[in-house]
Amino acid sequence: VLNENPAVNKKTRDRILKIIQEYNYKPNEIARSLALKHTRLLGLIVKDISNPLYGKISMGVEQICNQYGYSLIIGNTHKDWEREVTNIAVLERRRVDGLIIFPLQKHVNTDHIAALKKNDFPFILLAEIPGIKADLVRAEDESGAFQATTHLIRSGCRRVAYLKGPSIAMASDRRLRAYKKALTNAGLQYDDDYVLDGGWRIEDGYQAGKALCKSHKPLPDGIFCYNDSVAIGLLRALVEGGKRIPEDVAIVGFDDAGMGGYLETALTSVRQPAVEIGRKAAELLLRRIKNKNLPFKKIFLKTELIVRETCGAKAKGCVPVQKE
Amino acid sequence: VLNENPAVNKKTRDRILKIIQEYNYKPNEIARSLALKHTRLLGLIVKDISNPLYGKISMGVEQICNQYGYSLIIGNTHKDWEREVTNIAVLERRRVDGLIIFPLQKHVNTDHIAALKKNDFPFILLAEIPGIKADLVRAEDESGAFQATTHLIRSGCRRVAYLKGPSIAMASDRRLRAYKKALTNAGLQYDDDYVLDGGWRIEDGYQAGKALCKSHKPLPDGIFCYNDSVAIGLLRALVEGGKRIPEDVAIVGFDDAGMGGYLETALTSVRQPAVEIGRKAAELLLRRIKNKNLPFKKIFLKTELIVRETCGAKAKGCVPVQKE
DNA sequence: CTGAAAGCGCTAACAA
DNA sequence: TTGTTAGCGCTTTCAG
Repeated sequence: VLNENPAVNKKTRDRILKIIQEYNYKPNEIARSLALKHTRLLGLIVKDISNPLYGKISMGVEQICNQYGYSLIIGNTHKDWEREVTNIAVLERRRVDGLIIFPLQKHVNTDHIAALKKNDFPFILLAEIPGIKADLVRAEDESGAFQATTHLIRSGCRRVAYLKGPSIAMASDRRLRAYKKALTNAGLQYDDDYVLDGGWRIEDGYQAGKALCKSHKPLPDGIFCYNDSVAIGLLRALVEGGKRIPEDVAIVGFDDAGMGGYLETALTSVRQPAVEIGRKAAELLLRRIKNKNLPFKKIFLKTELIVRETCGAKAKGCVPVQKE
Repeated sequence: VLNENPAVNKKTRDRILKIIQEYNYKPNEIARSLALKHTRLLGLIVKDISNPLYGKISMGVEQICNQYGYSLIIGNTHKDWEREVTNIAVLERRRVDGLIIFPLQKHVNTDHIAALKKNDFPFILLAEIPGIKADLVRAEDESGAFQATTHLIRSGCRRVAYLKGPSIAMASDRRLRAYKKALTNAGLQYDDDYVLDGGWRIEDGYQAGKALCKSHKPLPDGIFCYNDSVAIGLLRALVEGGKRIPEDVAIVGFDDAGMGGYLETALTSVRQPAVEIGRKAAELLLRRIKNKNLPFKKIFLKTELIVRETCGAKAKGCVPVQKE
């Protein structure tokens, strides 16, 4: 009756429905899951849900979950390997039907996720792991990074720097390569000293800015940042150091998931289609759950340069470069 | 063996452990839950996890969950009543052991949560619901709001406004009352026109700021805001309108969960102990799960005024008011 | 079309 | 100390 079997006639149907009402019956999904051998539960493993990028990704996943009657359980790893391992183990024992994982990527033991693969457990990666072939969805950040630094150059910057992300993030390496390429492309000299140590948190960017202000090296006149958080921290430190943004130094961030657009000097940034990443990942996972033998699929989503004020382009009438 | 029963001797124990290894056995939590009649799952219902305040609260809940071997499943309601109802229903059917709910509060049917109570289902509220007695933990925002507006007045503001939150939020009403009280206390005239329509999102604050710039009424010289998001949107709109912060208008926000401290003009704000709220709520819920007959408990956590730059106090050497 | 019975993987109570 | 069995609430299969 509950499962809308068409082979029950209206009379009994109504009768049962009334009894259900009367006794305030709530079907037990646990027992159902046990019998059915699936839970309609998905797991999402991210570093930190309070990062707006992951927040938006999770919204996308949630949308698809709602649509297909799945529930979502989120695990934060806080960039900690142990937690990644235990989080995955816990979700596996709880018999989630599949996992979406934003993994730690470099200098790290990845046996736990290799095991997932060996056991044919359905999962989607949100970032590549060296040596592991699996479904993947991520933003095509190379072109975004290229666009961003080229845009900085076109806006008149001659000493453009890159503020690095965390060392375990392959995305930071990719963006660094794209940054170099854009420099070369524009006939500018690459200079190691202009690759700045950063991180992923606002505080990391702030520290980088402080260091910059103290340095004797000529200040960069343009900085492309690993993400918006470090960009915002950097901006604040530079302002504290008496620099004017964008006149003294232009800044562009990455992600455009937070509130950068509402800063006093609105942040120019490369937008990642975060919600869409979440949606695509969830859809791909659902497909993988249905059919474990599908060939692996890699989905790359386009990024978009959102020109605002920190790059100084508006003032100078510069048009953003369209594509690599 | 798995459950660490002390009554099995080391030999068999080791033997079993080896077999477990060999077969790569993973205990099925679903079956376990069915037999045990509990799931060690908690549910958290919030409006929008990408709001940093809820992000931090969820981190607190997560901490306690980890500590006690629980998992957490989060449901976003997006301020939508239907979603609140269905989210709660879904989690109930999945047999979570308990729920932490940040509910819609006013002008809204609350039968679903009254039913929870009637069925003795363990849950904790993160905001009062009129007519429902239940466990509760929230920040003591009256005193925070009082402190904030008093601080504005002490910093020299004479036309201080309140930028309202969403109409369904009782917290906004409380803060409005505290604001009025602070005005009266300081011998200032309360003026309806200085209670501004806002909301909870950055965009709401931005709109309010735009409206303010167009108004013929004398601009307030100080604005106490429902939360940091609206404060940031407001600040941006005011800056766009050519106002100087804090010289023309001073601003103080509420929550201090996001990156307000890193704005070019760092945001003065009333800090809510968000992580602690999450922790306390989870602990209280666990206690409630263990014993359904405990008397209801209401926990109020202290707020703290974090003085930075948007209130203009630092410049004027003003010391924040300590307590109500 | 409806009712009865077996089984999903575990725990708890009991017997050996 | 160990092995056996009933039962958690559902789905599925198979008779009526």
